[in-house]
Amino acid sequence: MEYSSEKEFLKAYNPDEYKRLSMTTDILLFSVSDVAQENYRKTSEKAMSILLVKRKTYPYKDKWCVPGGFLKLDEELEECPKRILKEETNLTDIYMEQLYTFGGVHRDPRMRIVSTAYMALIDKNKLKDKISPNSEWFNIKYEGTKKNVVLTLTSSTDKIVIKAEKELVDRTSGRYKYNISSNSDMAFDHAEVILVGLERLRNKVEYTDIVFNLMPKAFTLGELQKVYEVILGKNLLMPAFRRIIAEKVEKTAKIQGGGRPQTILFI
Amino acid sequence: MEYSSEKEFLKAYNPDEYKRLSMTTDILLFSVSDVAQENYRKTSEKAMSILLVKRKTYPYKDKWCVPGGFLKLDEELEECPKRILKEETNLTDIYMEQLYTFGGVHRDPRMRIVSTAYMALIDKNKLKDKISPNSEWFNIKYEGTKKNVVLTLTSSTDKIVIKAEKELVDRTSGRYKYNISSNSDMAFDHAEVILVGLERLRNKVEYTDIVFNLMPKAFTLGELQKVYEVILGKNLLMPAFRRIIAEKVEKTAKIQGGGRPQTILFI
DNA sequence: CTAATAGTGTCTATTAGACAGTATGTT
DNA sequence: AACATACTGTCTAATAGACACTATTAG
Repeated sequence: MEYSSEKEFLKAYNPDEYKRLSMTTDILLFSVSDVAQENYRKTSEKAMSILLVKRKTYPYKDKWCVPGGFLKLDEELEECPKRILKEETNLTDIYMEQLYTFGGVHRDPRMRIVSTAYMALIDKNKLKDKISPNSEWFNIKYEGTKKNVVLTLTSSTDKIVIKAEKELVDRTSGRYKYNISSNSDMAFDHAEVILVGLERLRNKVEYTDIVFNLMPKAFTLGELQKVYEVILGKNLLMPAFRRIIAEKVEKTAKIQGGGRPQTILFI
Repeated sequence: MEYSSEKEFLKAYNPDEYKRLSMTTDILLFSVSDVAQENYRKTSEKAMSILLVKRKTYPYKDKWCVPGGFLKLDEELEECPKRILKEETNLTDIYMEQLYTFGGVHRDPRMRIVSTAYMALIDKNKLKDKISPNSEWFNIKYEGTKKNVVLTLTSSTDKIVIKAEKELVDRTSGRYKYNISSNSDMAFDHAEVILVGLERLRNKVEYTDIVFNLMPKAFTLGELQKVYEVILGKNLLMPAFRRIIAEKVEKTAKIQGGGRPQTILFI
């Protein structure tokens, strides 16, 4: 059939001719936690943490998943994760970036659902209001070799262990795919989503300043370094770290007890 | 309603309860072209090029767009761009990576369509068979300042000029958004898609070896450098370039006319 | 005072930038 | 030979890594 104008065409267009699917967005909400420390004088150890939600309904009832929800038809794609974050944390103005779109045919047993994952970073201290009752923060322990990854997520009530094989997808770009070989209690393909998110976070930390989104308004250099170290999974030398970071923060005269007092910094 | 098992739940599940949408994938197929050169002795100048398709139907009839198509319900997300690439180039085994998912509410006038864009790199010499009749290669001229971008796409028959403002989305990560201020003849939001793709390409060139995907089996160091230069939009010093690239290629004894002969390299 | 922690100065190794020089072809 | 192009050696500047040293508190 021929149309004389775009207007004509659109008038006659029937969207129902095509089979359609549902979309969701999932959000990796990362933060840092202080890990219990025997020595009160030392800068407390840090750990990355992620917010997970316990599913109350089928599918994957009683399993843990990343917060997410269905995209509304009249909603911009980026508005969807923002809306969910608002519901979950009662905060707006959170650092957020699109991570990756997962579109496996059977990733959801109900029907075909494609999901765009977003990654968000937050300073936990901003959470005045309680987070939703069936969600919990899990501390992340990432142990990666060239070929394998073991991810251990620990909350106050539960513990999830995920094992995956890293498969090199492309030599020139060094891109990896994660094949989950063992997974206790994560719903959907969210174990993979988390692994992809952590990889992105590690990479971005090296060439951007996104770490500051995880920090409170005031913090010490030692704390900042600890956060870098826990994300990168290696120790950094203090002088080198200071050289690089010095120009990005503002030193203040304030000090804090311990051994020698630390300088407090502002972003 | 309560279900006693996941199996029970899925049996009773009706996907039609939710409003659904369509998904497409769009592919930025990049390659390099030799630019006409007055001096036959010099290594020929290079230009990035991109494959565009002229739309034969509404919407955006007679405008240019990036190749793409609807995702089938039983098709893995990554299979969709692969299928389209196969149709378009008759090649498999092309370098391809997911770029970004665009989900503006009104990006398609027909209905709500979310599209995941992929970026593919190809050596044009591999294209033995003719590409589809309504598609053409456009040479890319990218002129970017801190705040503005002018993109000029030129084929043998047409010329497209796109102007955009760069808007800083986030200070810590340095992420930008492109607001198209002027656009001749690009359909949908594909002007933005191309800008995002070029940005990704520029970034990835700096820390990966994806450029090799644009090169033929054998090429000279001068050619390789020219490709880097045209992607990065700046000239590189030969000694520094050689130092970095030397270990990634294999030198051969073969030479080629001109002034002093160039060494031919293999990947 | 000593022990414990935080922070700095400086030497060295590595990498990046610049440029003058050398090599090998065409005409 | 003269010229045009391709390639290399080497000096210098900038950056990253290592480690010994200094500073400031608690007890």
